[in-house]
Amino acid sequence: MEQFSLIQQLNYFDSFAQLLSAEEVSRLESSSNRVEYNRRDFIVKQNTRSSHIPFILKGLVKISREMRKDKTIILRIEKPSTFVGLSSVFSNETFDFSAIALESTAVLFIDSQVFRSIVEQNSAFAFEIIQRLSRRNIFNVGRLTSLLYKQLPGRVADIILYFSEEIYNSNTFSFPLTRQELAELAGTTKESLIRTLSEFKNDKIIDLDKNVLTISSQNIIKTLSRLG
Amino acid sequence: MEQFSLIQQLNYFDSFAQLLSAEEVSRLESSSNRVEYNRRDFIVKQNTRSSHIPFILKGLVKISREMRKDKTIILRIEKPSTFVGLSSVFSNETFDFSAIALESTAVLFIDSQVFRSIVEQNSAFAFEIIQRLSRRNIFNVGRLTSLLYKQLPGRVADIILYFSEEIYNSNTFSFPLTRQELAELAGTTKESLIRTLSEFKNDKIIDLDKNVLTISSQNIIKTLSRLG
DNA sequence: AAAAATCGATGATTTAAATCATCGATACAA
DNA sequence: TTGTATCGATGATTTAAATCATCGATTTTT
Repeated sequence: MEQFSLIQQLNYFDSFAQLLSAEEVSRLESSSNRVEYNRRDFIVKQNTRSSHIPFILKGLVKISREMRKDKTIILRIEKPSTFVGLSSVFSNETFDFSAIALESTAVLFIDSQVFRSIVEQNSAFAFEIIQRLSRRNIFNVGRLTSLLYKQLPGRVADIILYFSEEIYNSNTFSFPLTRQELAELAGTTKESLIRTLSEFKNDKIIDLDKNVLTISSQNIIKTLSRLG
Repeated sequence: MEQFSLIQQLNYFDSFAQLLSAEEVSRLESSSNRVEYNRRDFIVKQNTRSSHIPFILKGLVKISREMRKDKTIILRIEKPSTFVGLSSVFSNETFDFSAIALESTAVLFIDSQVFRSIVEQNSAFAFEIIQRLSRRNIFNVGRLTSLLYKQLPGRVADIILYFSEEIYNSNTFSFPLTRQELAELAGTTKESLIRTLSEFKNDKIIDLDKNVLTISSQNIIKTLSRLG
């Protein structure tokens, strides 16, 4: 495995390394370890102890909750430069979600206690964490309340826009998820998700070939998303 | 209006005042104002600027989102000693919810910039805020995902347990909400909510007279909540 | 004090989406 | 390499809950 110093890794992906002192960096460094994952590997398993907090260095990760046997909700897709499960580390002792690699992914696991102690003594870093927690919370509430009141076409339009605008910044992209997983992201069933995508395709709102989707009418997609 | 010093108010309701220095307390004090509300008064209106952050001193407050004309979701009920809208203050410029008094309520409005600057310089206080944000985030995700996958009886059982265990700590309590509002909390319609409560009553799971509810079978309510 | 709006309640009807069933094509495991 | 499971897709059927309608009782507004 390649060797990177922690500060190199952090600098490469992030701006917050400069919030940390050399002493803090070395404490983080000596309590962290880098792990590589392949598609479908579990990075975090729901209900395990949050003794380490994952920081995504590279790759794409789905965050999901198994509500019961045969009922999973995908909360969001995480990109590099994110701490996964900040809330859990600061309030629970366990992770209330699973994190699963969607592609070749590198993760830095940071000891929770060391992480917390640095947050506790470094208020600039704490402020950065507060902002991340706040944005995440607003995203979660926004997305989940949308799932609650919108009906299917609006929810499917939402996930198309999510990948287009927030994950890939492109009108054409390849879904990193199966239809089953897309359904779990849109809060519906595989069959309903497939049907809705087919309707969008028939109506020439999108073009879809296997996993490659192209938005043909941004306008209509946005309207569907807005009207719910 | 009664006069309290800020530190008196904070000490009375909370433990975190001791995290603040005398200088910080006086800065907070000189940038805050206390306001009293009656039932149904707006404390915060959705989409207004988050220039001040409300801290509940007394009373009960519903936090709701108007998703569109005729579709409102009640996110939670807040009790004294809570900051309302922390996430908004640290990431948005506006509140993405409304806060409405459910009873006679007192609120301390703290200037957001002063509040942020104290968080930025006082890491112990920042840590307290992080923990509050984390707990709130976990609560939000837990509740909203429950609404997403449980069906009606489970969701109604949930709100009964919410009032019983988290708001009133009693098996008997009086709903501070109308049936319409209970529906908005359970993610359903007024009619469906009323029907479900009636069924619970017929099945002797609860006793209900006007707004006064008594849980007759904690067991069944918990089972309904668990199985969804 | 009268009028209008909301509230709680119940019954009838509609509807969106889940479930069930099937099937060929991949992908995965024994 | 052969069996087993998951995947994508489509059609038929069921169902939970929304919508619509009505109504008497309260509340709120004028």
